[in-house]
This record gives sequence, structure tokens and C-alpha cells, in this order.
Amino acid sequence: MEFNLDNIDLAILEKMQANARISNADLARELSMAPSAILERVKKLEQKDVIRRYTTAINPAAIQQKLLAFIFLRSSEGFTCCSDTAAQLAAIPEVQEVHHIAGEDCYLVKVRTTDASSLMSLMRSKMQKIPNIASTKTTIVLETVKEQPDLVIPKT
Amino acid sequence: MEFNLDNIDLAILEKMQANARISNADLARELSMAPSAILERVKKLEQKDVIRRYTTAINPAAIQQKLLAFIFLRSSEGFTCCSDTAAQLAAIPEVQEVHHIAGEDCYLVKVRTTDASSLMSLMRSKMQKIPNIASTKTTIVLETVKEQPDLVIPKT
DNA sequence: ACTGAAAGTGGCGGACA
DNA sequence: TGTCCGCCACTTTCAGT
Repeated sequence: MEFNLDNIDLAILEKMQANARISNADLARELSMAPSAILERVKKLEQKDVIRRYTTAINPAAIQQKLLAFIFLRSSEGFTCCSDTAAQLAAIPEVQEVHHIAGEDCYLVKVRTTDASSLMSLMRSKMQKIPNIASTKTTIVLETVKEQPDLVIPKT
Repeated sequence: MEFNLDNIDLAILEKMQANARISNADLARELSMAPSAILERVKKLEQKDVIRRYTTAINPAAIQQKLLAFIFLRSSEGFTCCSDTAAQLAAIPEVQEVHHIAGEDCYLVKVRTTDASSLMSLMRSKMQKIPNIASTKTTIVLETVKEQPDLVIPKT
């Protein structure tokens, strides 16, 4: 698909990535354009799926989500089942990310829970029930140094 | 630190996590409270660092960021150097996440670039210059099934 | 595509319960 | 704290260029 973004679009994305709650008027001022013109561009970026959503980054510690783990899942079957297995993993709310990866391990999953025991009960109650999972390898995060979903916006 | 969030705070977080650009008036309506009361709570959540930031999720494909990789970095030294090594990794804009992990591998890094060759040049130009990196193991993502930073908000 | 004007609405400060 | 009120600023639409 072609998105065809010009410099103004990229500038909008950069500002809104840094602060999703910036007012349309402020955005227009900073880019020296009329508010209505900016509004029109933002709407188009939304409908073209360039802008996926606006979200609030919450401090995980504030709501007792202290444990972060990455789990490598090995699938026992070929390609037919994979999409279904992935969908079931993705349906778990505590699962933030599901990636199909190259190499022997089939999936990489990012999970957030309150503590180690709740992770274990999650794996027992939900993950073990998903068919075709041959093995799991869990990596516990001791400390997160950086965690920002920001993309590098190309200049010009 | 104590955050002491009540049900209303949690409801605010849930709504704002789903849509950071919701108007304060809409938020107040959905929670059946006065707009100014909600505004005051939101400000406090921001200053208590419960709300970290408001950000826009951009489609990576729209700005030619098609490659996603996870890199396991093994550090050759003990604890003294680690924080500095991590800081240098975190300073790289293409690096979205840096986690200190349990096990033999010291760090897990999430990186986004345009393609495989740009990842290689990034590793050569920036990562290899960071001292105390003994080895790296790179995992390429073939397909991302789910990628949402949403936290599970506890009910009540 | 961008500008500019016009009408409706929300943001935000103050006084009060 | 939460509510009510009032002014100003912002959003949003529409016609024009």
C-alpha cells in the first residue's frame, strides 16, 4: 500500500507521537498553517491507518503490574495451525505482544502480570490450554531501562 | 511509593488508555461526574507519574519501518558497567526497549529499522562501539500478530 | 489542498457548599 | 472534594479561492 506522506504529514506525526493530546490549534500554530487544514490532514491520516490510535502510557507500578516477561513458545505443528495459536495468545489481555519469529522458536510473547505467581497461574490456566504448544522458555525482566513505542520519523 | 488509586481513578485510566484524545467533558459524562472534578483527578494522575504520557500509535509500515528485531546482548563485565551500557543502548533512537533480564544474557533490546541492511549498519555503527558487549543474538520478527501497550486495569 | 468566518462546545479558573 | 458559573479558546463545518 502507498501512504504518500509529505513533510507536513511527517511533522504532524512527530508532534502527535510526542503528545497525543496537543490541541489542533497548537499544532496548526507550530506548523504555521490554518487549523482546518491540519484537521483535515489528521483525519486522513486516521482513515488511512497511518495513525492507529491515541493511547495513554500508564505507569505499570501504579496498578501493581510489576512483572514483565518474554516467553518463547515453540509450536509443534506446521503453518495451518499457527494463525489460530497466535490468535488465542493474542486474546489474553495480559499479553501485550505476539510476534511470529524466525528461527526454531515459533512465537515471542510479551506478558505483564502483578507478580511471578500470577504469571504462573496465567500460563497454567490459559496458555497450557492452547493446542500445539510444544514448549515454552520464559525470560523474566529484572529492570526496564527504556520502554518507548516511539518510531523514528524520517526527516524530509 | 503509594499511589492510592480508587475506582474512579482506575476508570479514568481505562478510558484514557483506550483513547487519549477523549475530551474531559466526555470523560465526565461517561463517569457521571462534573468535568472539573475529573480534570483535577487527571492532573493529579499526571503529576503522580501514574500517567506517563499521551502518545500516538503510528503504523510502522507507513514510514518504512518494516523490520522489527529483538537482540539479546551479553555483557562481559559485572554490575559497575551495566548501567552505563544500558544507557548507551537506550540513547539509540531506533531502540524502543532495553530490559535487563535474568539469565545468562544481560540485556534484551527491541529495535525497529527500515530493513535488514539498515539494522546491520545500525549495529555496526552504534552498538559495536559500546564497550563490554561480549556477544549478540538477534531474533527477527516475521510477522506481528499483536502489539498493544495496554495494561490490564484491575476492576474495583 | 488551504484559507477564513461563524456557530457551537469544551476548557479552565473562581466562588461556594 | 465536588459543583456551579462565566469567559475565553478551541473545534468543526462550510463557502470560497
